[in-house]
Amino acid sequence: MRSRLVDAALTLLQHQGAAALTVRNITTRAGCSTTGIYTYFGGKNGLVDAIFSNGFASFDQALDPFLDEGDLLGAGQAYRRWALAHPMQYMVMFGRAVPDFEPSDAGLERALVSFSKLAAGVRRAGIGGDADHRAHHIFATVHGYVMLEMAGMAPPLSVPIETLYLHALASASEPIRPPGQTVN
Amino acid sequence: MRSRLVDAALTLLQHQGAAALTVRNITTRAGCSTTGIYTYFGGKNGLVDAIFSNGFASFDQALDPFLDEGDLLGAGQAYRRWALAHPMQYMVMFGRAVPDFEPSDAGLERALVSFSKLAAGVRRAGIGGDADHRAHHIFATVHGYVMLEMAGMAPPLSVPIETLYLHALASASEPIRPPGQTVN
DNA sequence: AGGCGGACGTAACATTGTTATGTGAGATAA
DNA sequence: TTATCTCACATAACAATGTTACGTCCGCCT
Repeated sequence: MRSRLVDAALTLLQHQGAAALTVRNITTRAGCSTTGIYTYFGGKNGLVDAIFSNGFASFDQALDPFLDEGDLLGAGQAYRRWALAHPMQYMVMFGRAVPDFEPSDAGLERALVSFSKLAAGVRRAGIGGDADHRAHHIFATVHGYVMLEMAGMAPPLSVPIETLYLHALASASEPIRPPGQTVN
Repeated sequence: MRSRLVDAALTLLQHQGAAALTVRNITTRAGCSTTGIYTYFGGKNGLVDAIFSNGFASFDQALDPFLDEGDLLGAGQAYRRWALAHPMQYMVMFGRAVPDFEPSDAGLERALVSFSKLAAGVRRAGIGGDADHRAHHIFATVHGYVMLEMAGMAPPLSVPIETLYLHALASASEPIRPPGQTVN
């Protein structure tokens, strides 16, 4: 039953958006009454929190193969691919798409796990410099690009966004070279 | 009266967050009945849309002095400063902080004006390469950094975020140098 | 003076998340 | 076997939300 509720919420989220994610919609689709959400998740927040943690798990599953080998470019592409394939879930995780939802402490810890995996991947890539700083930079860049693309804020460009994304990714994950500091 | 409603909504947003932005709260604070929002803005969406456009105007006002001189570093710092000074408004503009709010076509056009000003600044900076691509890259980077910082997702760092932000900003706005492609 | 249109308030409406209350089935102990 | 207890579940209600129908009154134009 617990999984039926999560599944119903996920399909509802993916097909009809966050606005359709109401307690009544979810429960009727799952085949139970509104109280089901409260007995199993303690409320709507709990269910969304499950989706939140779930998202990071699926996320890691997509990125781990690349990060385990220190392949930052591959990981970055997998990041974008996952986000574009699960836009609603991505917005729940990073964009506060569900009104009044705040991730629990457990959910936030789960998110930190994903970040530390990225930092470990950066360390494994042997790029030099502070791995945490680099991970932060890569994350910010990638997140910024994906967010803008998902928001439809891509300006008129003569080149597919994917190309720009790859350039930015390459710049952000290039090894340090002491004197010359150039980009692009 | 129109401005009284906007002011009430803005102070409410800044002091109590987006959750307190209810029609009844706004109107009682502005000293009128709930219908006031409908006669002047056609609904809550209209009011939030006014805040949205308002935000981009204030935003431009902060960045224009720098962009007019092609000072990308100054503009980037002004960007972050404005965002940290108006976090709630920034989230309304870029983060879908208000439930069920979608910017109108006019609002989106207003946002595009801000972006084209950025592109013009990049062109004025004489950095080389495609100005639109560069503007997109700078915007994505800056937005990613600010978003992460506002979400409290800054990992434990040995250096103040501001320093990292400046490095990223410098990398993103450096002029092209043909052969060697390095970063940091 | 006579309308007349628009700003405004009151009260209601549908929909949201949440909770109080009841019910019934399955397990447990005497 | 029977009494009791616990837990999952439904029904119905609750407060709060955005929105709208309706009535009223003030100011302007002919």
